[in-house]
Amino acid sequence: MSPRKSVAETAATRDRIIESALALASAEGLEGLTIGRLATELEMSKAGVIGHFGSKEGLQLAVLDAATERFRMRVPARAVGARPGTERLTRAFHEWIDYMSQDEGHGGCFLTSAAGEFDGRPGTVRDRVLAALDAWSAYVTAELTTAVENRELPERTDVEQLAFELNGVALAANQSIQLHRDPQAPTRARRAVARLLIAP
Amino acid sequence: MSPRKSVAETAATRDRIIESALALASAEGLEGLTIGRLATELEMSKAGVIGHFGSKEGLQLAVLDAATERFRMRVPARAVGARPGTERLTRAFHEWIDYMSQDEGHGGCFLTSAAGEFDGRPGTVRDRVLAALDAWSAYVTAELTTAVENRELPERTDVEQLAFELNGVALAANQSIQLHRDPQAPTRARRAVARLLIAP
DNA sequence: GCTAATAGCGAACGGTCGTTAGGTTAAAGT
DNA sequence: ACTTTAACCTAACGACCGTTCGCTATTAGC
Repeated sequence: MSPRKSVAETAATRDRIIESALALASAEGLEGLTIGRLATELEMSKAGVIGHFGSKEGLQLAVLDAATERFRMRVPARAVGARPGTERLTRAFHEWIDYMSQDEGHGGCFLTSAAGEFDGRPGTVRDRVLAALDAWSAYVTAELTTAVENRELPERTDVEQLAFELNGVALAANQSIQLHRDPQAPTRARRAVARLLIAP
Repeated sequence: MSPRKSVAETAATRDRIIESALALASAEGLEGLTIGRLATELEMSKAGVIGHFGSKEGLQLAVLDAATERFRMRVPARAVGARPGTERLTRAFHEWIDYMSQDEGHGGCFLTSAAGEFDGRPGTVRDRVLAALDAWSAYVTAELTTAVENRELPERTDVEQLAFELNGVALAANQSIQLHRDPQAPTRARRAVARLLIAP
């Protein structure tokens, strides 16, 4: 029917699969993602889809990596222009909140949802989710430490505690957006971040 | 093989199924819960299991209701002894944190995980999850309002905002416990609650 | 004691799952 | 021009899914 693809187009097919898979997994979860439905949506055979990833787990990992990369490009990468410390962190969280708010096919943060889905299922997928979250957590902690050093936050600040609470704000925003569809969620989240990062 | 059960024992069987299902669904999610595995674990036939609920969705709803009831008995019911306002709320959140921490077969809060699982899947299950969360949210808001009336919190307090942030603390605790297995999570969560509920 | 109701079983149903084997076709390498 | 590689296909695999259909055995009501 359609002509064969060149090697250059092959990577494009892979990307096309991942994009579709990302959308599907956003709605149904990473485990609910199904090769058959993916193939139907892409008008390909199941074998043609899975051939690019070897197995379903390979597909899940590829989707996860794509989502992680997307998060990185969307959140911390957009905050590099801001001054290190509370300013950069505030910017990063605002970007994250905006990212969760926009409805580009899905709603909420893919990584956050995947974390909730695989928290009780040992395996490679869970490990990869954890690694992504740890990287983000390290980023937040580092910026908070810088903020303390710059006297933007009190010297006695418990950095780990503050990171914990900031994470809570993001989780609350994610739930408010995805489950409750509350249009005020972004405003609330931004206000909460400000309360945490602006010394009283 | 085994003798038939009386009507009184019938309800016991139902409870036994739900208990097993609750454990299974805690590990695999409400959708990952499977009639076949449930039957194997209970040493029953699939038909014998599903007969009590009519369909898988019926089973999911029953499990959800059981989890909701368990939450109610475990969290707000244990806080009735405390004085309305910040005291009762603090007690309730401490109970919730303890509830999430204990490893009675699972870890974390079942309702919270179910909320994350069904946030993007319209249907009866999602509606029931939302109703349970709304009831809890109303409880928190009511106690916060009482606290403001009692001058335990500043008059200008944004009650909805505070409820949002408290919810975030609980979500962070749930993630820290289930995903990261951080033993410090309960301490962090209690400290965060105190920072929010004790006026500066 | 007889009848009706019901808990639970065994077996099968049509579907879908993830995966594999083999074939076809186009491009790449030589 | 011939061979190799690789993308993608069709077809089938065994396993499991949720659900349904009788059937048996027990209990409850009369």
